[in-house]
Amino acid sequence: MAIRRPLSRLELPVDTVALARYLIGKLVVRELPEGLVSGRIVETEAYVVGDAAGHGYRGMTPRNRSLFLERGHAYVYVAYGISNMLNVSSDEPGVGTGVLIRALEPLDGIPIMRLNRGVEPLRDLARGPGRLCTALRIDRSLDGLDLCQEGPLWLGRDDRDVGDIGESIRIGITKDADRPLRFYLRGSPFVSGSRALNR
DNA sequence: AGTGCGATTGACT
DNA sequence: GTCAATCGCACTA
Repeated sequence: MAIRRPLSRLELPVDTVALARYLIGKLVVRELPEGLVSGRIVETEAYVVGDAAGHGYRGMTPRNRSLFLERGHAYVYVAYGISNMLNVSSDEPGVGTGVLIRALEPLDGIPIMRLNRGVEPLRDLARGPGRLCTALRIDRSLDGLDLCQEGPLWLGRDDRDVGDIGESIRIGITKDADRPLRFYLRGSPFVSGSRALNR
């Protein structure tokens, strides 16, 4: 069962890799006019200091400025002109690092997610960073939002035990591609990525 | 003002 | 498994 209060910023680890692990098993909660939609985070990636694959690597720009907010804020951007991506900023103000949320296990509002996605299978509703944003109707209008506060989008807690967390290289990047900065709930059918990465 | 990308997805062999 | 669509934005000049 979900606990209806956002995570406190104070409990978020002040380290990008630690936060990426910490967020596995937590909830992304979206409040829509039709109702509440939520999912349990089953896959994340860390984009750390000095990481050539990170959007903050070359400093602040109009697009990535939310990445430089204090940890626990949303950085939403559009990839490939098509897919929205949800990140959680992960450090002190002025440091451009974050955690990409890559997949959710659908919990609340599953019929709404099906409508938003236009597909039926539960497994396909939020498996992938772009798909989860479609399912939860997350776009750039939510960029910069504080995720540790009640509102249209926030991070919550689930009372189930978190299972075994696996790690692998990150998906879809070319720079700094060999670092083990992807984390996933081992055995979850809601995780994206190939069989080889999810072993 | 022009150019060249992608932290992806869905369709197709 | 392969592959192209698609466009915001960073970068160069």
